[in-house]
Amino acid sequence: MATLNDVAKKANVSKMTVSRVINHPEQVTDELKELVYEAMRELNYRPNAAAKALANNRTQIIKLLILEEMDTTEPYYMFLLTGIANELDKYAYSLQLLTHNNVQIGDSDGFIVCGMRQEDEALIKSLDKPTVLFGQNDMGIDFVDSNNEESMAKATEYAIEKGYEKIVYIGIAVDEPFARSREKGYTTVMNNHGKEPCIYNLENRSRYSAAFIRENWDMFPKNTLFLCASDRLGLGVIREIKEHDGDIPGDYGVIGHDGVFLDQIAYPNLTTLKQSITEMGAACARMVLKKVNENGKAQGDQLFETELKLGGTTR
Amino acid sequence: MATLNDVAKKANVSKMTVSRVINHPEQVTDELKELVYEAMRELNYRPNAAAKALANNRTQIIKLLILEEMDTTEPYYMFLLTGIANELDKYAYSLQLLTHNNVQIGDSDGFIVCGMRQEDEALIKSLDKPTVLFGQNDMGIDFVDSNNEESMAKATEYAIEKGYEKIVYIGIAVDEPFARSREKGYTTVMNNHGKEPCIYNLENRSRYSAAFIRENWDMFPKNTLFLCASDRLGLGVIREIKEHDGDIPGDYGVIGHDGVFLDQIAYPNLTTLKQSITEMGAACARMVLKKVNENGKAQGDQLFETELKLGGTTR
DNA sequence: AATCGCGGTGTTATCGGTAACAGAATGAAT
DNA sequence: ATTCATTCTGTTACCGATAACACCGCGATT
Repeated sequence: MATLNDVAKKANVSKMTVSRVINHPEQVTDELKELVYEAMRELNYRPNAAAKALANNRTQIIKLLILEEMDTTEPYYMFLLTGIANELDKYAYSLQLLTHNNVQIGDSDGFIVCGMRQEDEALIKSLDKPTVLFGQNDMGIDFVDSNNEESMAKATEYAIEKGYEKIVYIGIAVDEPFARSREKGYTTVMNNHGKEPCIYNLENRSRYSAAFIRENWDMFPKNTLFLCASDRLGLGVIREIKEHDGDIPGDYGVIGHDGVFLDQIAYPNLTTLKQSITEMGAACARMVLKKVNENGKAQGDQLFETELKLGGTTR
Repeated sequence: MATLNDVAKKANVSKMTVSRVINHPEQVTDELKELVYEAMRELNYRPNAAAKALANNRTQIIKLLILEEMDTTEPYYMFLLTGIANELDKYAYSLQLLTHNNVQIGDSDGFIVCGMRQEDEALIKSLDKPTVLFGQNDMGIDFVDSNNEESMAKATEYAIEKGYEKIVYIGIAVDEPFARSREKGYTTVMNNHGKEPCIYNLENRSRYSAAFIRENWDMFPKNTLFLCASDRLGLGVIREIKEHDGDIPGDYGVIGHDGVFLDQIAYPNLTTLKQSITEMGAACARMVLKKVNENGKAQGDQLFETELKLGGTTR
């Protein structure tokens, strides 16, 4: 592998000049820069991350802290991971995964945290490196998330537009900002249209939403749409409507949320609000690296729109 | 952060002795070792991975190459990843993810490759670092996998034991060793019991297995069990049996394979062959690190047993 | 008693980068 | 012409670890 030194010799300059071309190009004349770029190209120079890390007193490592239990977890993490990993790669950064099983928080330049709940606040605050959350929060920590409120508002509008008379919201029974935002998006639009919100919150498992539908089937006349805060809940609803031989999407509509994997497993395919998971992962990575380079300066929030992805569960 | 030097001073020895205690403890007297361990403990010494990497001309990075397309991918990758990551962590190694979108194969000490197909052989062989596959292969590359043949044999035995008369094998239509092994496990046991194997291979998507059942419903009398090479296929089968108001598990049984996530999504929960994904991930990590330390020496294969996890789709 | 061998420890140079400082060249100001 | 400021480039030391070598003291060998 070619080193800085090799490039320097080839370009007839000192190592330092090459280093400057890479890190502070404005301090080098255009003439030399050209020579150096040329030499780098010819030698196919790739910086040595370890050396860079050592010299900068960095680790070139970002740790991803996953606070949820894996098995209760939605399958979107792989997309998040690839988004993060690919972005980090560009800056010669590595990713390290931390899960509940592996709490040992070694050294890193920064953290990305996901699956956070209120009770994890102390843990997060104890991290002594730049940190970015995946998932909205009201603790004032920089985050990346879908625009949950807007997302559900959009879906509610769509359901109304499609002529479903009754629109039932099935939320996730946790007291977290994302859940409140989704509910709020629904409520706001319902109120705007002079319709009565109808909200139930359940644990996020398909068997609970199925059981809920079963036990309350009489409450749901034809022309009802179930707006679910997750595809998982949506799956259970579909399953149980089918048990009652309900007609989807004619008499009953279902809209889920997340748009990763599960919506395609459903039959008919679930209409869902698809999140841009990979892009959000990349955004997390960019944000945490920026924060690292700016000595931990706050970066604010970044919200991504969801896409209403039509399946066979809505008219 | 405490360094080697700090530890050395505290223990009144040279850096080199401390380094030896870590890497070649047999070269140091017990007396000094004690002193050094003591000092390390007191200072909470953690080796600096970057410095180590630089001195050893290593990267302390293992790359994970995922050759499958993410969206067609089973959701078990997260478990694999955590298994790998946690194990690598123990040796101050980082993980880097490579996907189709990010083919740029930078520097690393070794590779773990998964989702490999025959046509990827050239790519694998071109990797110039110790490589381990997740997934059996007959190209002579070291691998870790479930014991696919034994797994299906076990399931077939179980189905017979439970008194299902007809046992239909629904495989994945790819010409890969893992698929052949699974089929072979089924065939062997069927033959041993003097039963006629009955095999169909489909693309690995629930809609195809559902369609298959629909189109051939007449071929499947009561008391039939469908042994599926994946939970995905199993899901489709269940769905379609329910469409025909078939009684699961009374008249029809279904067994899937993989045991990650999907089996729990199914209703009733799918009886499946659960793979020890996390453990296999750790095994991949150990194997590739061993290979790195032994200059690429072949490590052979490592097979893991699956666990027959009973759900509601078998008697 | 002088020499040899050897286990155990310290010294030096090195891995590939970077910051801080030193020094050379240029043009402007006196 | 001399001085000074400015811009650019090179030199040096260092980040934290390790391999290779040098060295020291000891018992065994002659």
